[in-house]
Amino acid sequence: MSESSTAVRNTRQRSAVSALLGEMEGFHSAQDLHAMLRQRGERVGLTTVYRTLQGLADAGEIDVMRPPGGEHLYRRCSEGHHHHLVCRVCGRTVEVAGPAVESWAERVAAQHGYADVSHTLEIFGTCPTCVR
Amino acid sequence: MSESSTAVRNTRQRSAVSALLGEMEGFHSAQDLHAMLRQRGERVGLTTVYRTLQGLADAGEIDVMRPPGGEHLYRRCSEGHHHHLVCRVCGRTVEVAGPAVESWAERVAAQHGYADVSHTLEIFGTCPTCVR
DNA sequence: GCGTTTTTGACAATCATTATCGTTACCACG
DNA sequence: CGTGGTAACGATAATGATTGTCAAAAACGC
Repeated sequence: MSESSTAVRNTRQRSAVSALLGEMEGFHSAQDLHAMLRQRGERVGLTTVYRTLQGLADAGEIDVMRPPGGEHLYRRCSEGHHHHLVCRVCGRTVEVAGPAVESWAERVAAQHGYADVSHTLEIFGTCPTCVR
Repeated sequence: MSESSTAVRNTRQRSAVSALLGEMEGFHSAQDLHAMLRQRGERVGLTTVYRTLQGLADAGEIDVMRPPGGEHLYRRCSEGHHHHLVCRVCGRTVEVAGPAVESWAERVAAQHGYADVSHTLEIFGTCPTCVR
């Protein structure tokens, strides 16, 4: 144990999860994704799906949303930082970018001496269709 | 049933929770608050604490934060809409107002035709003390 | 191939929150 | 000042997503 080799290994399961996310539109829960993988015949454990999603989220490759309902939703997202505008009725989601918000958050945090800043922002509303 | 009697009754328990929140600084979980009430000798059920907090939150009288840890935290907040800058190490919290963000969110939502807009925003960072 | 180390995965455990439902107590009205 | 209807309470059980466990399997460097 001389070196702390943080060797991340390439496994079939990891590829499967990653590939699935690449094909999916919209947000899905870990359990959803797990069910889809099984339907495809991929043999992946639920535990592994959770672990993989966490890893991808930490690496910034996927997006996590935590709706008030309580279930975590994952989605492969476009590169860079952005936020979501979610319909509270049908769940339709729009990706929105807010450079102004980013810099505002940075500035506010800096004013209070906070470092290493991140933030989460979700906008909820009723979409045109559901508004009728 | 001529009237929609949304009669909210005044109960000892509701007052107790409300009063406790009035004296507390910072965020506390429902279970925390419940434990404190018991220490004071107030006899309030955990279920009731949850219900009361939900009610107060719906009424906008208290503030709910959902940290990644998963536990909901409640706090009596100043009137009006605001957000929080939270130290991810020690939990120290600063209330921040962002009128620009409010209007930005409204505008973005309107552009996509979304109505009845609300949003959640939390800023995380490491506070000056913990940065050291 | 071989050994080492990560990763997997079935299952159990955790734990905050919610549902249940009989009981209690608030409050308007007479 | 009673009383009836109804909202609120509260002990307990249920829920359900997520995390821990640990033996077995798979990757990768050599």
